[in-house]
Amino acid sequence: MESLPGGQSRIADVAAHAGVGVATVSRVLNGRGSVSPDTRARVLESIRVLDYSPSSVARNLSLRRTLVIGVVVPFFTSPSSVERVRGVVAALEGSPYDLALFDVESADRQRRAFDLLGRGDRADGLLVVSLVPPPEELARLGSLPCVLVDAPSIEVPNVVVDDVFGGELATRHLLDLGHRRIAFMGDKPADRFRFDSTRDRTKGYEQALEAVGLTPRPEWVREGTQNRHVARSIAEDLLTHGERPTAVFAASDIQALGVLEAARSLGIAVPGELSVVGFDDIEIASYANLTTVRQPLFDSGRIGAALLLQALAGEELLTRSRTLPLELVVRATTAPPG
Amino acid sequence: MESLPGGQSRIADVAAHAGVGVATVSRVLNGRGSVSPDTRARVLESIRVLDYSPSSVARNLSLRRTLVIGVVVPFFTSPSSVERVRGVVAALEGSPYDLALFDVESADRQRRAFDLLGRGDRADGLLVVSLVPPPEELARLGSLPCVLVDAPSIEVPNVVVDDVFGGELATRHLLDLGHRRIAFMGDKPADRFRFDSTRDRTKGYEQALEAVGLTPRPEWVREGTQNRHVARSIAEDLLTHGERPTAVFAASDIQALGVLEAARSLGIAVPGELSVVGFDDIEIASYANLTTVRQPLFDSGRIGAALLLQALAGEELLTRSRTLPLELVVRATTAPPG
DNA sequence: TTGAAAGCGATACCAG
DNA sequence: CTGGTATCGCTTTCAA
Repeated sequence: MESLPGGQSRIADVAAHAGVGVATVSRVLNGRGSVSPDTRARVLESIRVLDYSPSSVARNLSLRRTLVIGVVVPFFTSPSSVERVRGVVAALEGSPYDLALFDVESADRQRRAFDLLGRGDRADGLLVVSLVPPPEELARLGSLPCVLVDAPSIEVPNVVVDDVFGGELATRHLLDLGHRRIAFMGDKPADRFRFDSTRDRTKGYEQALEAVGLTPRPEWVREGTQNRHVARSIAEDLLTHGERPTAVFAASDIQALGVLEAARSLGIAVPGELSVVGFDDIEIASYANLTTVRQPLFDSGRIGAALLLQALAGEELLTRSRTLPLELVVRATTAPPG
Repeated sequence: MESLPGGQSRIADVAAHAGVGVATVSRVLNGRGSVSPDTRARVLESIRVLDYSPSSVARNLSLRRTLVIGVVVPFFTSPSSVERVRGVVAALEGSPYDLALFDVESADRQRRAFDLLGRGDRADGLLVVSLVPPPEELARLGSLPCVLVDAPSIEVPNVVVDDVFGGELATRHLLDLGHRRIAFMGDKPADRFRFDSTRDRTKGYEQALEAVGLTPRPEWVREGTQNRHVARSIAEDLLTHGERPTAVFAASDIQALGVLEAARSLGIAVPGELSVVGFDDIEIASYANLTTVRQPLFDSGRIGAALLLQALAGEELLTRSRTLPLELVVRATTAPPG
């Protein structure tokens, strides 16, 4: 017998042991075709005895599928991506699919990931998080099912939030409190293909201001990165040069924390002298008592993965684009202007 | 020609197109064996024309390897696991290996993951993070190369820190500042197989106290979970019942944040009336100005992955266990007792 | 209900 | 140098 310690047993071993053909073993394994109860029992017994379990690689080659879902994500960037991936993991639980993680910090890594995955035999489906794949990469994907999480698209199914609305939500909250000198801190125009949610949030900010007859002041619209320290130094500049705003709306919680740090270091009281609103509602936000616009990070991943599973199951996706709700969470960093 | 849109081209297509045998194509593909410059050029041209790229599944079956590394990690638990995974991702960059992520919140999920991976044909190697696989699961792994990150073992290569020393480091810092009433907040005895770093940190805490002739007081040694809110309520209890400690050493930054929250809500000044030390030095720690014991989270993943790659390359691992350094980072949450 | 045999798409040995 | 062919382990016709 080949199946002694060291050598995994193969389907042929089981067949031999049970005195049947491999086809029969395959049938009981997959529940397809019919097998007499008697034979089935014998096969199952052999499987047990030989401690057999099928090779997924061989099965994949034969079935032409991999049973893995590729997740492409700028992993390092932010806590919010991680939270989204968590949602994906949760959705995949119970499905037969494994998750292969592709981090794509650089445009180069991104190209490589799409190269690899595009071939369609590393993964059966693709989940792209917070990234807008350029058309040519999308094209290379061929018929590989793909869903975008936190990135819009007219061709590819996606799950998003209404960032314009989110920007309005935050800004209106500050306006309602009586603020009129409201600054905005967003990201730089996205590096290559990262999804640029900032632009829409800026638009929401501007619309809200204009709705009450205010004109956005360029010197109060700043661009940083999703990095607390960068945000902090930009905020320090913002708060010490020119007329000081009474409130800041930051395009992410991370940046909002940077603003809070800046205020702290400058001895500016929050929310007494300065109100701050963030975006995302990541875990730390509640620790910092940050007023913020909550978006369903975990759910975005969960729903994206569910859509992909649906597509993988051959179902037609009725909803090409799913928009998740936003919600203002008022905590302790906003108050009427001093 | 078969290679028109829709059908991927196979090695046989390339061979036919170039007028050579498949073996030759395989040779130029893998750089093994020798091929005349002329033939090589023709083959490469055909590859280009047909936009061919090899099927990794087929290759895997043939080579009997998957080119994926399985990472088993209690992903949801804490930011520190995430940071470790980041290190792994970084180390895998440039290697031919992909990363398959297996989250194992429940013991059930864990069993499933080891079942799947143990077969040895979902992954070529295993990285287990912050988990001590029970012996029987380890046994099932057979000859699958495996490295433990943040978990000790005498059988399996692993990368760890000296938690006892870490506990001492934190506690000695408080003692040096003049504190004598020092409390400790750790985790519950680990659920099933999660690695229990708390126990060692507690030991370090106790040793440091005893070294200066103090006896640890049971009512000042509390157990919570890696959850800020739980830690907070435990801390509130700790700080309002019985004699109040002048300092708290928490077994993780997350828990330290919970303690800070509790102090804040009780109107206890930090570090004026209460000093707090954490453990890990996760990103938020610097925001909160938390004094903490820094451990190389990212590097633990990076080094663990490097060890695994080494093993995968057939090199003998000289160091079975690699201990990473700890460092006290003094920030603003510790001061001499009021 | 069952078994033999033809793929799936590579790699690598063995001749030539 | 190069081509034919067995092999990897499973699924799935096609006959019996």
